[in-house]
Amino acid sequence: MDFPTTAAAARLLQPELAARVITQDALPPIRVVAGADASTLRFDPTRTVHAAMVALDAETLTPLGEAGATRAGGLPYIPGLLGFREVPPLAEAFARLPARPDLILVDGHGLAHPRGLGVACLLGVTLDVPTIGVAKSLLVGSVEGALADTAGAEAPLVWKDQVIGAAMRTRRGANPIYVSIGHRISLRTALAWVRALGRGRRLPEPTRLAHEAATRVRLAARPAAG
DNA sequence: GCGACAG
DNA sequence: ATCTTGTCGC
Repeated sequence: MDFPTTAAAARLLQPELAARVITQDALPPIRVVAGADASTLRFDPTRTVHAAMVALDAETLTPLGEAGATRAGGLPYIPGLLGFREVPPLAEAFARLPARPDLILVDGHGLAHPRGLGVACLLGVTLDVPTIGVAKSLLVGSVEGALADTAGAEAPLVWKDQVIGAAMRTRRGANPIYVSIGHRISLRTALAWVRALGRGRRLPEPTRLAHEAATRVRLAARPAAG
């Protein structure tokens, strides 16, 4: 798939891409999971994005390998269009990954997006791989009811009378993370996997490691300025 | 028109 | 997203 070069083109493409998202379980046995994230410079006129994916054993969470990719000249950060900025380099990193993941946890939202096409959805339909969106803050919607300050607590994330995801407190005393469907998975199954891939820290292991890997990719690409 | 706004 | 030491709390 070729990606749009302008924000206007990206917006025009969103409806048909969103229509391709599969919101039910259509996954293989999960043996290898991966985390996906990107790192950028705070102010960067060249709009360079450093992406990384880390593969790990789904059961032991042992890292199996990682890959990175850097791309300049894409879209700037625009709320709602994040996927079009990060997926191109992420797809490149995916192609270089030494192990093929059966499921990918993406840093950012999936279906919890104004047009149902968060970065996790776009990566999923692009690669045709099951994905889950794991975000650290809200883009749209609000948490229904109270979220207990207990590890494991969950509450529905609702927007326009629709459940678009869930807030999950992965650690007592920490802000929740927001889980939503990316592609080829149900919300229930997604929540079960995020829980299973946690290590007592706020972020699940795949996403946490991917964040560190993406930072390393950025520093390695540009040691002087970052 | 105004405010909100993943990373 | 990134810039950063010390500090508060379990």
